[in-house]
Amino acid sequence: MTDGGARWSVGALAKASGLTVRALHHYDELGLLRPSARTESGHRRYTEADLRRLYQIRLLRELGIPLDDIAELLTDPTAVRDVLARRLEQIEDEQWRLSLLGSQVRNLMEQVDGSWRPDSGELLAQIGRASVFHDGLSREQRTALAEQSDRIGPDARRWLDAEWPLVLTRLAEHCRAGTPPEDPEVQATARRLVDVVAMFTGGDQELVTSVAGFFREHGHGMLRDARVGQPDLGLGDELWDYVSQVYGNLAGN
Amino acid sequence: MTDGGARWSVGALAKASGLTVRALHHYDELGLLRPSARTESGHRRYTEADLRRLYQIRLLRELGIPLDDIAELLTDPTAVRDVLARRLEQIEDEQWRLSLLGSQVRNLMEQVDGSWRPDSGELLAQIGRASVFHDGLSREQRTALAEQSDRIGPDARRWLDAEWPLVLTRLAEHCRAGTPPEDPEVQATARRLVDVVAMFTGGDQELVTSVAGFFREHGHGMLRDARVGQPDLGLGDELWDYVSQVYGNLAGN
DNA sequence: GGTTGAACCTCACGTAGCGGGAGGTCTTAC
DNA sequence: GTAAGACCTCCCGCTACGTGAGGTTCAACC
Repeated sequence: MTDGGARWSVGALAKASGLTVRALHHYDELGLLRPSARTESGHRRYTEADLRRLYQIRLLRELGIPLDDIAELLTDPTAVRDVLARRLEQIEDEQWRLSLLGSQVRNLMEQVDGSWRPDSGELLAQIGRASVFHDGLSREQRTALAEQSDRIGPDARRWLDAEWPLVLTRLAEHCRAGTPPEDPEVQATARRLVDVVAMFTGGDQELVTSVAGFFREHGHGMLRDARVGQPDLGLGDELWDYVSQVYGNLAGN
Repeated sequence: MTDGGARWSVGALAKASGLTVRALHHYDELGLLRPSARTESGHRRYTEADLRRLYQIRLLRELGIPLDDIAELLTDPTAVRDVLARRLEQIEDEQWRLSLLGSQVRNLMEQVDGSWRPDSGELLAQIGRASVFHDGLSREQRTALAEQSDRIGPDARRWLDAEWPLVLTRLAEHCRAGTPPEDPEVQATARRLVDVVAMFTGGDQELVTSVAGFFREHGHGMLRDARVGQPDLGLGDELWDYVSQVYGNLAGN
């Protein structure tokens, strides 16, 4: 008995554990679960200790813990708590992400169902363009946006998605053309922008700041002027300053 | 203007969309978003129509829809609803899975915190061995098991995880040894099994049937006798029949 | 018109956890 | 003795890109 009682074949172990033979091969390659012995011809022979270890692995795998972490955890059992705690945090993150995703998908379905003009392609493009902003936001801010989106309902969403690029494009054009900020047309457009922002953020001032900041940094080329050979005006600092001035003028009235 | 106004570079498009240049290369390879033109030297040039398409892609990607489906969906816009509906279903599945996972992890942490004997390694092995059964169950049944597990609390869980293999092993030994089903020792062991099953399933008869069925089909080698060179007794049909007889005797008393 | 730094190009490998198949050997039961 | 199963070792495939490596090309500045 120099093999330490290594008497289980891969197939048997696979059946006992509910895993596949291929998975056991994989664990062997990784060094996560090496059979305690091999027959002369190379067949794997596992012991009961191996089986025990496999049950541990299997459990942790089911909980979604990566194999690397499992390996680590099995050599240092005091780490179990930490790994589990980390995993729990991850799970909660995922849950949050999914619930947000769910409401987004539901909203989108609603939009698609209710609209024939603009067609669904245009609709997707509009919403997609808007969704670029979400990139820079925190969990809470995203949640806030989603709630606001729920609050205003599908019709307002549709209006909003179509309205903001128009408004911003018009302002960008005025900026490029050098129209002075106190021009009445510009002022009227700015008021439209105020409406858009209010509708979008629900009046949350922090949110306004965040979105605006993101716009300023990443909005380059978001509208129509990042084309090759054109100066990159887009929504960069120039437009930003321009809008700031227009706003100053609005407030002054 | 034979290029149809193809004037955006990859970099500009990347910035406008919030994606990376590499992602755009990837979409190009896949044929999901081909630049409408190339310069003589091979640089990609995109049109505004391309940008529009990119916004659509980006949105759908954010919702977790695979690129293949997006490609399909963009050639046939009537499929949008279906794809979204499928995705929503998926999301709900995931949510269910995650909430189950969360409670499992929480339970496990509780166990680990509260137990020093048996050590956490042994604990994991025990729970892992038990978790093999979950494989054959439906969503509802898993939920039911999880609820029952919550209900009985950590101490009972610990007892249960240690108890069932002992009981079943003992019954398997008697089965192999040919002890008659009406033997008092066997009967006593069977009563322990009844307790275990009741505690595990909470008395849900359908659940009992399901778990038992799974046991019968996949329990081979689950205990100690699938070793190479030994007859595969384990929890196969013989043990099954034996236990049935024992139960019959129990009921008869 | 030359130079330089940014942007661009095309490979091509890496990721996590196996699935699945090819092509060959071993074992075991009849 | 032989045939079926179980086993072996490669090795490619999957998702959606990230991350270089090694080499053009572009746009601007002197």
